[in-house]
Amino acid sequence: MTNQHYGQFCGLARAAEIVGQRWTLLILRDLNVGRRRYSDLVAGLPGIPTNTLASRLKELEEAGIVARLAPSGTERAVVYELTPRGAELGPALDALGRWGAGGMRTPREGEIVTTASITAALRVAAGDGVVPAEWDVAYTVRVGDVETHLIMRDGTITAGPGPAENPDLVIAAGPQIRDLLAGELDAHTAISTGAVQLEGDASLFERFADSLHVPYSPNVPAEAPA
Amino acid sequence: MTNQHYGQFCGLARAAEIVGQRWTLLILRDLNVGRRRYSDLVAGLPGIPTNTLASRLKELEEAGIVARLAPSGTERAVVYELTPRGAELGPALDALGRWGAGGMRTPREGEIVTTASITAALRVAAGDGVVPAEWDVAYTVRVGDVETHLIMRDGTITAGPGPAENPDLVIAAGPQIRDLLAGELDAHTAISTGAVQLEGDASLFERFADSLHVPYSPNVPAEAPA
DNA sequence: CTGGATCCTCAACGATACTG
DNA sequence: CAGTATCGTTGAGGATCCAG
Repeated sequence: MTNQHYGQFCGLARAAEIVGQRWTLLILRDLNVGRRRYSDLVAGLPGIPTNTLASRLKELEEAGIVARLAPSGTERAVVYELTPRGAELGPALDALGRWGAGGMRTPREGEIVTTASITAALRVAAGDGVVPAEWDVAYTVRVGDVETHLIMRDGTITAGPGPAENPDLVIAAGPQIRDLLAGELDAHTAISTGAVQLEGDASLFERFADSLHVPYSPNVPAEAPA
Repeated sequence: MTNQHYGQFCGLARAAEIVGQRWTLLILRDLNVGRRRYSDLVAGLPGIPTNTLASRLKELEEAGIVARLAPSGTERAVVYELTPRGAELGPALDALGRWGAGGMRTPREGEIVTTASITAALRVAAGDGVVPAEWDVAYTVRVGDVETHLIMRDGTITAGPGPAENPDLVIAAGPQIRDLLAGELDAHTAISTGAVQLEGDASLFERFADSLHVPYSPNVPAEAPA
């Protein structure tokens, strides 16, 4: 209940008192994608102890970052969502996610992807999300059994959970999609090697690959050389 | 030694495994200001247990984020600095610090400021740091007994630890400087109420106040309504 | 079935003392 | 100066149970 304090009158210290708690950053990532029920969060955060999730939600609510919406009307479940103040964390989450992705090459043993993680990755990869205004394309992006959508419309890119309604192109891939975003795997090779499978207008794949980018960072250390 | 893992192939999760550790964000903030000795870090992080600092530095070194420079030549002390990969965290630290500062009004009981916290705050407040190219001003900014400098030159703003060499203006203030940066306290009032004291060319104060900005966020919750 | 609360165990953190 | 050693305390992890 009593949060840890660093005793410094410093924005980063105040932020660290909140997001420095274990699991909190991932909870916020999931909520940043959209409102979620308690059980959705449990499902999207494999391994989180239920008491930890309950504590975090309570702390975040007290901090004014998360709102707890009691069941009402057609909704018959408790729903959590970010407050405006919580939504302001978006740029910081993106910056951290971009940095972390830079050092991320292949999955470690047992690592999974979730809807929120793919959605967040696509948003980060979209950068400022500016594309030619005349583009109007809907993609469904499938990684493992997770489906997300990415829309290029009105000059911007938006990404969200779940498939697109009428996708022009469905892109299915494994973790190798990371190499594509890093620019280490070009669109043609990705298709010819089977790293990605396409359903729909395959000519739209190139602008997908060109518009999304999260480079690898140089000098990434060996992982746990034991 | 064995870091906590979240089991997700996700940039934010990877970042959280590192910066989600207690004290790590503040250690990185201090190192982001410049290379530091072990004892500098201890001094800049009041309350950090020495074994925790040692553990964090070792973990960060193994992660390729911090470099440990053994004594050599004129240097007769161990020095820590960010690697290039560690320096890439800068934007994320800034984004987090800006968010945290938005919810920060007055210091809590016992909260202090440090050289690194003020330096980081000035950098965040400078934003993209673009000012008219013809400006060439050096400020010393003193908060409590902490001295930092801020230079506007060649169209950009830079901030660092320690006083300016030949300051055009020395600005001394308490935590109320926060209100100034938030735009809640205008330059004239700040001077007339004694919230800030100036030594030097006071006419340069206005461009300081105009160029630096970290707004308060709306809907900041009451602090611990108990 | 959702949304938690409780209990217990253990690893991580925190404070202090001490050393190469 | 730059840490390690020791030991007490806290919080996370995991399983289970309970209320609406």
